[in-house]
Amino acid sequence: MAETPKSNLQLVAAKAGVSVSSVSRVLNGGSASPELARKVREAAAELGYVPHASARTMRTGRTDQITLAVADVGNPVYVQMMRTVTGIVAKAGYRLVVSSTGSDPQAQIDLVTSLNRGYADGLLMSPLRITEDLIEAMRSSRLPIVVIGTLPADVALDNVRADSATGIGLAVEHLVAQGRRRIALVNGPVDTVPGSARLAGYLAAVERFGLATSSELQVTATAFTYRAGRKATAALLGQASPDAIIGANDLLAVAALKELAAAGTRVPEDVAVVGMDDTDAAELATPSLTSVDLGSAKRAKAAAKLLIRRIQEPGAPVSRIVIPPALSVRESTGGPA
Amino acid sequence: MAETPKSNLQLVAAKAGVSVSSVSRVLNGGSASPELARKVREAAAELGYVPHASARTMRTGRTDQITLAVADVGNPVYVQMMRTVTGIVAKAGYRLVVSSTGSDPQAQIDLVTSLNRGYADGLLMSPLRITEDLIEAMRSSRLPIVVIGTLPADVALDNVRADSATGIGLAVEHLVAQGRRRIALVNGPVDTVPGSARLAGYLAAVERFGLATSSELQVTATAFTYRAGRKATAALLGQASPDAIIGANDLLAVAALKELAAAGTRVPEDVAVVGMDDTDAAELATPSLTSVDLGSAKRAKAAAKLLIRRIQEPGAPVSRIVIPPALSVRESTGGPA
DNA sequence: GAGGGGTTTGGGAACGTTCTTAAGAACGTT
DNA sequence: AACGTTCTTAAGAACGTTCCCAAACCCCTC
Repeated sequence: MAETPKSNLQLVAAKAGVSVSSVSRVLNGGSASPELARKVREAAAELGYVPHASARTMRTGRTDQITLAVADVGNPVYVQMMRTVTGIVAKAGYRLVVSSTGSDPQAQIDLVTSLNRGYADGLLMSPLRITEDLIEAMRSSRLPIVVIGTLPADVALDNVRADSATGIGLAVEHLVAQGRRRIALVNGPVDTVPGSARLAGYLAAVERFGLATSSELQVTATAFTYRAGRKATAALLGQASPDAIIGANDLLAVAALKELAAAGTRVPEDVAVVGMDDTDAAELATPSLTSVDLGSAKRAKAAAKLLIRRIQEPGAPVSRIVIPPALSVRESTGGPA
Repeated sequence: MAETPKSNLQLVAAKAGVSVSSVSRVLNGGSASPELARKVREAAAELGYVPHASARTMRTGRTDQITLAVADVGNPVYVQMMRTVTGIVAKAGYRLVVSSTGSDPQAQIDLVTSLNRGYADGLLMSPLRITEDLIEAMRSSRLPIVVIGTLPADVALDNVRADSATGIGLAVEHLVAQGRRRIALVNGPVDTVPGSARLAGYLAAVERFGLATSSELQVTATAFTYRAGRKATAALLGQASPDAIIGANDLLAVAALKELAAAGTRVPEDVAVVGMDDTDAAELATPSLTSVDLGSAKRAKAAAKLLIRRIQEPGAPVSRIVIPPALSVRESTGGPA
C-alpha cells in the first residue's frame, strides 16, 4: 500500500529546505546544528529515504561487498565455510556475493578479472585446481584476494591453509594404534590441490608407520562426491581387503560406509573408516564417522578476517596462516556413539 | 607482475584518439566504422579495460545482481535451492548475493528495506516466519520480490510454493499401505510457515485414513535441526510407541533414525521412518531415508525464472506456482537399497 | 564598532558510464 | 551546383553521492 517512491538527497534537501550537502553531512554524522539535523531527519524519514548504493560506491570506491568463490556450493565443506563467512562478513557490514566456479580454472580466471569491474571490495577463493595463469591473474588483480587453500611457496598472497599431511598422519596413527595394518585411501582427483595433498600425506604416513604401500590399497574417485565414492570403494573392495579406509573427504568416507554395509562388512569390527573435513555429514552418518577436522570453519573465519583487514589496510604484510588439524573420533573407528 | 592499472573510458578514448562516446558505442555494439572499431578495441585491450560496475548501474539502473535470502545457509534444503539458483542466475548474467537472515522477522524486514538501496535488481526469499509487517514491507518494495513458500491468499506477490499437505498425505498413504497405524510426527516449530503447514497436513491425512490422532504421537522440535530432532524423538519414544515416524524435514528424520538405532529399534522392521525435502542427506543416511520430495530444486528454479522474467517485464501478471510433491521410497520404509 | 576566530551552511566538482542531441562528412538527386 | 538524406562521430548532460572549499553567520575581544 504505502508505495515507496524513489527518493534521493535532492528531494530530501528540498523538503527540508536545506542544501544537498547539509543533508549528506547530517546523515553521515557530520557536525550540524540541532535544528538543521532535526529538519533533515524529519524529511528523510517522511520520504523513506535510503541512500543509493552505487552512487555511494561511485564516490567512495567502497562497495561493501565481498565475493566468495567456491567450486561447488553443494559440497558440505564449502557449505560450512559459507556459513562461517556469511556471519563474519555480515557483522563487518559487508554483503556476500557467492560464486560457484566449478573446478574449471578458466572460470576462476574469468572471475578474478571480472572482479576488476569493481563490484566487490575483495575476494575469498578456494581454488580446486591451481594453474600458472590463475596465479598470474590473482597476482595482477587490483583488489585484495585471500586464498583458502595451499599455494606454491613463492606466491605472495594472503593465504589460509589446512595441513592435510599432518591430518592424515593423525588418522593413520589412530588406526595403527588399533592394530590396523592394511589402510586404504579413497582419494579424489589427484590433479586437484586437496587430492594431491592428501595422497602425499597418506604416502608419508604409511611409510612413517612402516606399513605396506600397495597400490591396490589406493583408489581415486572421479570427483569428491558420494556417487564417485561408491564406485571407487567398490573397485577397492574388488581388488584388496583393507582393514581400514580413509576417505579424502567426508562424502567419500560416507560412500565407503554405505558400500561396506552393502557388502555385509561390519564397521568398525571388520573395517574402520575415517573421513576428512569433519562436516555435519560425519555426525549424521551411521555409524557416525570418525573424521579429521581440517579446520574448515576456522580457515574460513581466519580468511574472512584477513580479507577484511587487508581491505582496510592494503599495505599490511602478507600473511600465511596454517590451521592445525584435529581428529574427531566417532563410532566408525570404535569411538563413542 | 603485469599490474593492472585502473582504466576508464576516458583513458581508452585518449589512447585511441577518439571520443569517450565512441568508445562506449563500440564496446556496447553500436554502429561504427571498421577503422574506429579497430582502434578502440586495440586501445581497450592494451589498457586491459573493464567497465566499472557501479558507474554503469548509476546510468542504467541495472545492477546485474539478484539477492537470495534464506534462514540458514547450512540447512540442506536451502543448500539445494542455492545450488539451483546459482546456476540459473549465473546463466542469465546475474551475480548472486546470499543473505542469511535467521528466522527473525525483523532481520527480514531490514533486508527488504535495505534492498531499496538498489544493490540488486530483485529478491528471492524463503521466509520461515511471516508477519504482517514483513508482508507490508515486501508489498511496498520498489524492487521485484519472489517468495519461495506459502503466502496468505490475498498477497499479490509472485510466489512458488510446495504442497506439504499432499506431500504428507503421500507419506501417510505409503505407511498405511504397509499396515502402519501409529504414525508419529516429529515436527519443527509450529509458528513457522513449514511447521504449521506440516502439522495441518499430518492431521488431515491421519483423519482421512481413520487413524488415531493421539497427541502423544506429536512432538515439536525447537528448530529444524539434527540436535533438536534427537531430543524431540527421545521425548516421543518416551511417551508413545509409534510404528512409523514422519520427520518434518530430512534432518529431523535422520535424527529419528539415529535415536531409534541408539534405542536398539530396527528400521524399518519395527518402525518405519519418512523424511521431507528429499535432500542429499536422505540418500546418505543409513538406512537410506524414504523422503517426500517437496520439489525444492524445482521451486528454486521456478522462482528464479519468475524473478528474472519480472525484472525484464515488470508489468507481467502475478504468478502463483504450486510444485506437486512426490515420494522417494528408500530403505527406511522397506524400499530398495 | 571594527576586526578576528570559530562554527555552520551551501555551492559545485568529481566518480565512470550511457544516451540524447547535434554537428559534420559523405553521397546521391534534381 | 545546390540541396536533402544518411551515416559517422563528438559534445555534454545526467544518474546520486561525497567532500573540498568558500561564503555566511555568530560571538568575542580590543
